[in-house]
Amino acid sequence: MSMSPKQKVYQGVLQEIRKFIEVNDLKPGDKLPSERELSDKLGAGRSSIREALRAMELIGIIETRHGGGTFLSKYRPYHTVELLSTFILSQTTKDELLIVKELLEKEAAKLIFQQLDHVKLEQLKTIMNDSSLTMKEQHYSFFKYIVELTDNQFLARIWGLINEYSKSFTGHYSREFYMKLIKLYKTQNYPSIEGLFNEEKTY
Amino acid sequence: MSMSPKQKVYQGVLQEIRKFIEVNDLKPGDKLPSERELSDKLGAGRSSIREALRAMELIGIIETRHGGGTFLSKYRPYHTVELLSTFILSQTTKDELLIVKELLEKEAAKLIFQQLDHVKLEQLKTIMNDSSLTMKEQHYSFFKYIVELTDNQFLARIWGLINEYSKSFTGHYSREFYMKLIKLYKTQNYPSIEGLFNEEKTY
DNA sequence: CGAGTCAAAGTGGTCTGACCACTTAACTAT
DNA sequence: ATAGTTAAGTGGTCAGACCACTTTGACTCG
Repeated sequence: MSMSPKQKVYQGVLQEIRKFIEVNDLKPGDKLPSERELSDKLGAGRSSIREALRAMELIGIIETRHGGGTFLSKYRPYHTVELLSTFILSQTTKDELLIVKELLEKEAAKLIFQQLDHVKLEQLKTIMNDSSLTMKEQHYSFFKYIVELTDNQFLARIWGLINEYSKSFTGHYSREFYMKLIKLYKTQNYPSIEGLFNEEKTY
Repeated sequence: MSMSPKQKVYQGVLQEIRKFIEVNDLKPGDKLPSERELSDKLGAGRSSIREALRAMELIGIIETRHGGGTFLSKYRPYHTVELLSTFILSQTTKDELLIVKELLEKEAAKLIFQQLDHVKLEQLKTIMNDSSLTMKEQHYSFFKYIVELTDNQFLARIWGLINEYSKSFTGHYSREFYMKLIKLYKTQNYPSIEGLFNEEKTY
């Protein structure tokens, strides 16, 4: 008649640690009790404590320093994305990957539309006029700049991971494409951006 | 003579398991070796094996059955991420996650445009007519179906992970939105999909 | 012969205790 | 006071022991 589901110990520990952080109002940089102390206070084995801490570390809530202790850290969800990526990137086809990469670039290009000013547009032009770069490198630099401008670390991390993995088979658009995009930015023609991407083929 | 940096054991185990999955071409549903066997073959303590498995479980790669074994899983909504991501998530991070989530949903909706047939459209309608679901749940089911139809593992996984993170604060569109989208599918009106998403607000 | 029963083996879940590696802080010697 | 050394604290890892649960297969019993 135990209505309580067979919850694992480490999940209970997770709850307790969370409560501890809230009660003591710990902020990033603050230190958590040691594993042994937690084990003692929470009445759980140290291995269970560690499983809970490991989960928190992977999610990016805490940071452990060997010999130092465990500390609250600034929240970075993309840690989990990285872990996930190591498993699925290798079993993902090139086509699937490139589809996601291109849609991220397209959406990033649209996200930054409103904040673009003269200086930033010039920066984009400069990249495309840098004859020391190959087309591939220009493409990378061009969109790296755009993705960073979105000020969305999460999006940037995913795009970066895909890039690292697909470095060998990733392509680029036609030279005119980039110039057209800059022109659309200049003329404040937001609706046409979508079409520009859709009509473009990668090389 | 591996000059490899002080990498933790469980991280090496993760690599090995990943390789094992690749070499043996394991698919969702297949069974992984037991913890003791892995400990033996990889020359690592069982606790380290467990830390690696726990990490994989956290991101939904595997599923463990007490007394049964460890299995590769397809989609394994796991509550740990949700549990931990709710109380320390900054508004900035929440916003970033939602932006990426929504753009993935939009692009997924466009990717499946060509392959939609009567049966699939009916399925989408059925979801929206299921009055036993809340709007939030309808939204989730609606786009879960769409994302799966893209047949893009990578996209599906990322979307699934973001969902775990944002489950507590994610929203939905207006009821008319979903019906309008279905109508656009029916009338083969691809160009208007983009606009439909852009004009919509989340609740 | 077939179906149901049940004991044994296998597997994940957890705890304990022991080392090791590294960091920090206190202490000493100069 | 400063630098160097030492001891204590802490995370990292391993081994072994139980426990709880599932699966398997041999063994009944009909």
